[in-house]
Amino acid sequence: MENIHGTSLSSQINNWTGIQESLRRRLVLEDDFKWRVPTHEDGSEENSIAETLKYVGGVDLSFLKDDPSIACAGLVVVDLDNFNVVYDDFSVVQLQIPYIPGFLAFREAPILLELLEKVKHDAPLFYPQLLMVDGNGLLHPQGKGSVGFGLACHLGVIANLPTIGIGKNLHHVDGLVQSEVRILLEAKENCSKDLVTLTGYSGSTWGAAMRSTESSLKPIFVSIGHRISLDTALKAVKMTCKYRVPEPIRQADIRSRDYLQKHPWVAKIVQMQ
DNA sequence: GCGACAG
DNA sequence: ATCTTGTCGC
Repeated sequence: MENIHGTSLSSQINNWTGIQESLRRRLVLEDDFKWRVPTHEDGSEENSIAETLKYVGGVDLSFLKDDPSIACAGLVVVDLDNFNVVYDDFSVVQLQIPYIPGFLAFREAPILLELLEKVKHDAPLFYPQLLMVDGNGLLHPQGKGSVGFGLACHLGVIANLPTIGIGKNLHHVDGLVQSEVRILLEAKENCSKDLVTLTGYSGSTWGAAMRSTESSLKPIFVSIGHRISLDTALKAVKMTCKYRVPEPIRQADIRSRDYLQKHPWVAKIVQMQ
């Protein structure tokens, strides 16, 4: 089966795999930023000269129920001091590439990068210090016995921004199975634990399953995107979880869905072109 | 061959 | 991703 460019899907996937491998060489798996994660004692005494993490971004896409190729991409920036959304922006587009497990980035990263470039230009003071992405980072299939390179890694590298991947479901990789992970988290001997490190059959660490609030039984799946360590990523995620899903991503989800509902004509126009 | 497969 | 109502509880 050939598409309009005369390219078969399988050769397209070959190209994408090559791009993932080449972008992967630029991936940084350690903390690489000048800010630090605030601690609980910070409120009273803020003597430190060091910059602290304040603006955390979140991105998500919502889709039109009638036409799943039409999407609203949303970017929000949350101020950690008060959890207020200090910036949001949306873009309605027709996606040209289908969802193929393992290649989500080629579908969603371009429009998310546009939103990041726009805030950098229009409101640089709100450009996020850290970005949370709905979708995985290292927790992603990418052969050769190494960990993967999901949307959060992809976007982090092309935007040169620290990113964390947040999955609401486990992408089964390296022998990791969602049902077994949940059993570990729910086991009596682990009832006090809210974290399970996702170490696969190969011995690689892909990320962590986290019960992000007291009341949420179902975990979220956290993995490194770019320029951050797993330890730091887990602290940042925990800190932003008022509900199960970290607030920046939750707000991007709610507001992008809301935008589509309140501006149906925008979707119509995009659909016509 | 069969099932699984982020969003 | 999306289709979908109410319901039980803090």
